[in-house]
Amino acid sequence: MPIDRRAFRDIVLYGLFGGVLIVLLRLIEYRYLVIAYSAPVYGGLVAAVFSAVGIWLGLKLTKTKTVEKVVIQEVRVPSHGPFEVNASNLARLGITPRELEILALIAEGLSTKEMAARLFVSENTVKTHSSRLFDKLNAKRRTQAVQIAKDEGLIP
Amino acid sequence: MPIDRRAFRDIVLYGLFGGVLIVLLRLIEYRYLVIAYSAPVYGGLVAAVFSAVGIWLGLKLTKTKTVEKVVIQEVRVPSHGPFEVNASNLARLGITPRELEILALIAEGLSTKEMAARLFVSENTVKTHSSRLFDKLNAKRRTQAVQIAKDEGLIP
DNA sequence: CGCGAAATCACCCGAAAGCATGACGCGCAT
DNA sequence: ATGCGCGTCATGCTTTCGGGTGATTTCGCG
Repeated sequence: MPIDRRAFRDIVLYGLFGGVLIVLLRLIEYRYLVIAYSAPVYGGLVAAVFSAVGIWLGLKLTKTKTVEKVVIQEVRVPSHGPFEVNASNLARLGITPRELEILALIAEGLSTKEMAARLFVSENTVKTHSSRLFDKLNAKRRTQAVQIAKDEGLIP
Repeated sequence: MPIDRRAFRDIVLYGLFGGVLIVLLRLIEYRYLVIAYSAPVYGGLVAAVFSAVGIWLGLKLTKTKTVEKVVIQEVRVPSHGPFEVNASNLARLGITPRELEILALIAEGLSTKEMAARLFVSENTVKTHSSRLFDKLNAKRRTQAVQIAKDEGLIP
């Protein structure tokens, strides 16, 4: 729980304010109202004032923290949108860039022929890529590969 | 910003402690150390003590709030999980409950044979269901059906 | 009661997908 | 320069998918 500059400033001001207040009360007591009121009354007064300031300080600190938290939340939500492949899982499974490309196209619902056309390669090439992909993902079907890849964070 | 019972108790204790401290200082000053030290020194002492307590109070309140916030964040993430089918899209496409079931199994990567085994029906039945499903989803392949169904909010 | 929607099952057939295997070229690091 | 990873392509073969068509049963609704 780090104390930032603003909180520090508030605390210093709080202390100075308290000192000034005490001095003020002393002066008043000594010069104009000697023996007029008992010490406990002054003590209670000072305590009340400080309690008020303490509450204010506490709330202020709390409010500041809350704002920071909210900001963090706001930042987090959009970070959920843009998708990023899980590079570590990708490396762990030994999936090559081309295979990942095939995987994405499979997830989009394209057929072997369509993928071949889009990537300007032969259907056989697409087939070998997907075969190796299934091996690495330990999948037996396209649909299963998609499901597993989703779990592994390889596709959105 | 509600103040709970514990915070209220802390504040009261804080006030009482302040009062006692002030009274104590007064007594010391009046009885044993009269004029020994100037008023500002006592003021500073009291201010310092109260500052410390104020900081403690503030941090305590802050800590409580922080915990609440963290809990809220933790709760939010899993709240993204519970999935609900888009009933309107389901009705619009005229997809029957059984077909939706098949759709879910397809998305899980099961083969026709596996689906038949799990649902205790013949493979042919699964095939007819999926055929009708593809018609309604305007899909030509399982993978495409999954992709479309995801867009329509029929599956997570 | 009859009608229609939903679910079930069957058979056939062509297309697509998947498996196994081998091969070639390219770049990169040992 | 030799081996290795990657991408590319091919051939043959088996399995799975998907389309088409038809049939039966069950159930609710008018």
